[in-house]
Amino acid sequence: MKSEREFFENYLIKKNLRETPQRGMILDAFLKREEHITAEQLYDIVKKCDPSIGQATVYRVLRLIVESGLAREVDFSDGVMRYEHCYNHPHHDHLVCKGCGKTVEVVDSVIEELQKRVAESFGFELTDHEMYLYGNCADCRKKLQG
Amino acid sequence: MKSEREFFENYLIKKNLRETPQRGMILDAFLKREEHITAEQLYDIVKKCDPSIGQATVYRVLRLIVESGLAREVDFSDGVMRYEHCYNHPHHDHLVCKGCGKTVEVVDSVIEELQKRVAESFGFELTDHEMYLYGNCADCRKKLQG
DNA sequence: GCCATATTGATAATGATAATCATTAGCAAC
DNA sequence: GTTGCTAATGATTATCATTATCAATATGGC
Repeated sequence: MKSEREFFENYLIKKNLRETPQRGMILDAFLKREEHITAEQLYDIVKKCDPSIGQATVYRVLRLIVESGLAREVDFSDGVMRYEHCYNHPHHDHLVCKGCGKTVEVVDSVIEELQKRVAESFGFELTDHEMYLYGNCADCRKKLQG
Repeated sequence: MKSEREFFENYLIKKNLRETPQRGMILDAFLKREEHITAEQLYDIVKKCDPSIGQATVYRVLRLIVESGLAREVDFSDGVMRYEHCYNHPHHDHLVCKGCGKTVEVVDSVIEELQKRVAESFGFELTDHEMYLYGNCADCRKKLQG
């Protein structure tokens, strides 16, 4: 927790940006939350501490957090961007239940390796990827049958 | 080409929908195009044949084409939905060059199998997936170095 | 404390797509 | 071929997440 804050402060200094109470507050709220969060959800949380905060600021700070490397954007194709932790939180992909929206973080090193090889076989240097697995979780399947 | 039209007409009949010149025209324009296309691009093409066509109709027919199974949506995360052929065009994923935007269709049956297994290991039944590999193509890398 | 400059909050703008609604067109039964 | 029912169209407006604008304010080095 401490180190994330320092990390962010270092980023601000490096970019000649200023430390402000809003930035601190938004960062804290983001760090406290372990799961994905949307800009709106974060706005709602932060408003409770400081009702005068503007949602544009939340969007702006969220972008800073991403640029600093503390967060990453996740897009489940439902029209809203979500943000998840990046710091000490290694890369992973997502398994999403189409029924209840539950998500599970997954990694498969073999898949990762194959992705790199596939890209290379077409002369590409892989820099990044997105993988979303959509399906129905055990609970939802049970409900549908029962 | 013939069979795609029949396929679409069958879909319309099955759903009690009507065959209209606009639907025919938009479908034709979509089928003629081999690569991905956006709603806006399709609108521009179709407008040349019939300037009175509305862009809402393009969006509507595009949705019908997807529902019929002739097209599938592709989202390269740039804020615009693209549509690609589905008919006699088996599932594949995409390799996208971050430099020039060039895309390559890729499939790797081992990855596909592993995706299914990963999902199952969390109790999910995989119905669908999205995978986008982002990188730099050989040409773009050469340009950057030269 | 002062000043240059970054930041804020409110609000309007944007851009893709969806909804609305009056008008028009397809088609089955007569 | 007319009628009548219903679906489809085009124009327009709405929506919704995210950005840009801009005047007012706060920050941090001097």
